[in-house]
Amino acid sequence: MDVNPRARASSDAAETGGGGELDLMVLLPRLARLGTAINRGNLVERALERAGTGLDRPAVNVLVQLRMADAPLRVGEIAHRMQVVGPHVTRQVNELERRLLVRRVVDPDDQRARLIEPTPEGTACADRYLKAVFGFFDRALADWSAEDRRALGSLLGRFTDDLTAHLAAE
Amino acid sequence: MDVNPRARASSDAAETGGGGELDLMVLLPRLARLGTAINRGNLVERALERAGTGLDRPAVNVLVQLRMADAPLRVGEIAHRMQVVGPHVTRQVNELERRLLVRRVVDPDDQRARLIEPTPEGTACADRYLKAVFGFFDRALADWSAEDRRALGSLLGRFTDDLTAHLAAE
DNA sequence: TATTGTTATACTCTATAACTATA
DNA sequence: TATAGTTATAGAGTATAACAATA
Repeated sequence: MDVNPRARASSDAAETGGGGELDLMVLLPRLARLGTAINRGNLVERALERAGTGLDRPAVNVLVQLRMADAPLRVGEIAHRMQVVGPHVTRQVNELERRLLVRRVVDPDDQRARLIEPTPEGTACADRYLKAVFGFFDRALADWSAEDRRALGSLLGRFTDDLTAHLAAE
Repeated sequence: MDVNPRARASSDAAETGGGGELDLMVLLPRLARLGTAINRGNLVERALERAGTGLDRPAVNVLVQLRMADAPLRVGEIAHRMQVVGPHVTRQVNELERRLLVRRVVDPDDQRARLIEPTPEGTACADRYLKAVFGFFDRALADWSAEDRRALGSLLGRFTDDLTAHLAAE
């Protein structure tokens, strides 16, 4: 494989039968650029500031999980959905509880477990944040047709599914 | 905006004229899922291990920048391309130099600057890593038609461009 | 004795500040 | 005095280990 653009066309065609490598050579750099744009563009931090939350990235993520679930969740369930370990969630919940954005309620079904429940202010905070994020993307994609948005959503969904399945399998 | 899936269909249609919010409600969670799959799936770490590099994520990223440029680069230029600050690159270069994967050469045009140049082993290391990454995606997307790959690449490119432009503008 | 969550600690990646050498 | 790079330090985000309480 030659990643030098100047040598690309001639060397890669022979690499695979179907020319799949050639498509990936375009796709992967764009994927990398997307990650950079979102992470280093401080998209989340901007939305947090615009929403006036006073929270940081991991804390608002917990709040968003609760908002999307639209129901109290256990610490372990939040960790599972965020793909992080339990202690990380505990610390975010400590901070959110201190700010009165969530409450800890003992799970009636299991005295060991705690249900994390957003307060009305917590829900409002998550909504302000989500509104800022959605608003940003909505303005960035103002020129996009409904078909293109749907096509990207559909392809992205399949891409993620296939990636996740392959990560689990390999 | 209501992020509860059960209430979604009825409440959001009235939110915007063109129904753009509705598409984003599908698109953004998939984008978030993609980020999670790639980052928490340890895709990079797997490729690093498979390539037997002994390097970590930031170090191999420097090596990949040099490989893609196919020419020696200044520390500042690498930092710019990686969207990080200078000292971060210096540290990775220190490590890469210690492992004899890059060399520091004084820039003949400016005695202050250093050109970072991969050694043959450095180039080979980057190639093994890239081959592992491309191989992974190639297998994950084995069922994809060339058209779908191209469509995703094209939409992703436009998406990133619009996002980047909007981040710079707002 | 297995599981839920917490506390304490450590690790990875990246930024900021202070400094050196050349321009 | 401005710029390229380095060194030293600090911060954000997340993991691991040891522990407590309940099952």
